[in-house]
Amino acid sequence: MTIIGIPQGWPADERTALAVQEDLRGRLELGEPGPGVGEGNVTGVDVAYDDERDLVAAAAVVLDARTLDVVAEATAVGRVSFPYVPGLLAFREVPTVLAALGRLTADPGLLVCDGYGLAHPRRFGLASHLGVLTGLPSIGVAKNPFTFGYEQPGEQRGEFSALVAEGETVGRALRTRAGVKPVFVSVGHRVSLERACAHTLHLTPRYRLPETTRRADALCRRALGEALTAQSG
DNA sequence: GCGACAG
DNA sequence: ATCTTGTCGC
Repeated sequence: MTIIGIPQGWPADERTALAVQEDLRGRLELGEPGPGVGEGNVTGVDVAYDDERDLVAAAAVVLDARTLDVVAEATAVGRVSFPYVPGLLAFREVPTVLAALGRLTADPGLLVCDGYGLAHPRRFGLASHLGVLTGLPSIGVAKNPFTFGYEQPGEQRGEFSALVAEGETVGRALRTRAGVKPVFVSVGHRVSLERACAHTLHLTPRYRLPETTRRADALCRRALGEALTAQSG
């Protein structure tokens, strides 16, 4: 197994990361509708950590958007490239995720990330970074509301409310299962919020979280486990 | 000023 | 994210 290194020039401190983030944000494309629901491929990405051994495993799982069948999958294991700092999560996950995406043999299509896009202190979260860096349309589907405010959406699947920050709508609290805690959807790159939510509903025929992130989550945990076994025990 | 804060 | 048993339910 190969453990990928941290890329040359990758930010090592908060100040540099903030500057890089601001630069990437200048390349963000908003307002485009993005691919239609059920069209082409849709790819879930996620990572798992072992802080003890300073390892991070990433997984990318490509699904046929129409059938939700797995079309391709890839993993990568790397060194943790940045400490966890709220607002700078992307700098911790991006290098290894890009390595996994690079190993895919199928067109990723739309990227579905475990975290935020526009719903971010500086309106540029993990999904935005991955979208801009790959050029792919991307959305963020998070499990928690972070620091944002929202009204409880209606109890039925498909109902939603605005995620608000500084009086501005940055995403939606979307109910994917009746009576279950909503997920928090925001735009990453080249996809409208309306369509991001439609994709999310299409990807949640059975569970609260999208099939993409469920599959990527399971795969990156498995990859991390295998990496630890391979390392020693 | 201090704490909380996606994963 | 991760530390973690049993348990309820499909």
